[in-house]
Amino acid sequence: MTKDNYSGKIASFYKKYKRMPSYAEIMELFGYRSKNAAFKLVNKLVEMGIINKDKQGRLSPARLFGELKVLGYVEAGFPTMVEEEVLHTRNLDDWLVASRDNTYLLQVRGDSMIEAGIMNGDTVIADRSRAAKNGDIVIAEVDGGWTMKYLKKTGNKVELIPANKNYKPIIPRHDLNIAAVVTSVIRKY
Amino acid sequence: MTKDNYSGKIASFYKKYKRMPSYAEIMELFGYRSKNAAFKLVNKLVEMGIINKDKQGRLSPARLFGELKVLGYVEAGFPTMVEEEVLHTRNLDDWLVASRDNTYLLQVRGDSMIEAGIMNGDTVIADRSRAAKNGDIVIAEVDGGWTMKYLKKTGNKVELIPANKNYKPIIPRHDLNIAAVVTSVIRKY
DNA sequence: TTGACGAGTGAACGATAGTTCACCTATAAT
DNA sequence: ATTATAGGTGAACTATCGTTCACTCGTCAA
Repeated sequence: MTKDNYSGKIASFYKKYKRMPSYAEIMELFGYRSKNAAFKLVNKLVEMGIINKDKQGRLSPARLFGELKVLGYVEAGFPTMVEEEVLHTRNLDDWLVASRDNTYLLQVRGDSMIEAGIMNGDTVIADRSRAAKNGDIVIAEVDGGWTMKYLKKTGNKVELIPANKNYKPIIPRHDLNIAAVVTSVIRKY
Repeated sequence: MTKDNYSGKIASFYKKYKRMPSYAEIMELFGYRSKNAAFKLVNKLVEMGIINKDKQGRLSPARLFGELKVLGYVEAGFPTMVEEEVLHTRNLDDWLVASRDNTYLLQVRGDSMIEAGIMNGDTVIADRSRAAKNGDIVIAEVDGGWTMKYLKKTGNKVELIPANKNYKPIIPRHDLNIAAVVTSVIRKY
């Protein structure tokens, strides 16, 4: 069995149960009949830097489980099997989500932001707790309807600017309620 | 202290250590002097559906910790404080990553895919294990250089098509090595 | 052939886990 | 004034945790 299979089974467990298995559970996972076999396996994975063990022996995933390998630019291509060329790793959640309780996913309908690279069907990550600055893309309620646009602040004037020349800027007549700031855009194929 | 503060401290612990705190640790976290106080708090959070407890009492995060609330379309706007309107929740990792070991992040340079909504500076998620189909966006090595383009297969002919009318399709002269299929695009502001 | 070594078995250990019980307040309702 | 009730204390219990030790069995190199 390869190294990937070893950590793979544990990674699957962690993904499923959102916690590390106990030694007894690792035993079952690999078909061992001795807890010690699991113990030795874990120590090996700790040495490899895949798993962390605190002073009291509690386990936690180190790298790898929630982290993706970040390569350079597209032009640089893919690394060889030697993984020396991996720049670093990154956890999607930590990277994209600042304040979990105030973060929402919204699906985009329409093409009013197409020139900003936001297309129909894309998903945006919106943070409700962030203050909207000039130039931010915001989710706003304006005169009764909800929309996503660039926010333009000039002095005490506020406008909502689409990123599509077929649409006109919106100048709020009555109310403007900025509910959230778009922090990321995700497109899944 | 509000409900959010309660689960918030535990969520922070989980984010930091990638495991749930023990009752002794929860005790310290909240300044209790009795494990039982922590025990009762946890039971309340279990009732609220924030934490899961298995048959042997081990804790794991239920909702909330790794999951984001998914709302409807942008036009539907933000839910009121009543959270009935949340469609469902979604874990970014589970959603975007199929096979972790074969998944890489790459940064995009250039504008050759701009009409596909992929801009300079975007990050793409690329899956190395996925078979490239006609119409997929792929990371490929062609005649010595790396590039990201649409893959067009017609019969036994293969072309790489940019999404920018200023660029010409690439017809591989010698080698074409398709290293990975782009499964997602992420733009972070 | 021998010896070193890695990998698994099986039993034991103390420490810590989650849990329970009895008790003690405050605060709010009757 | 009296009674519930929610939230905290403190001490106990047992099961399980991570760990250690002694042993066995192949495999590969010397």
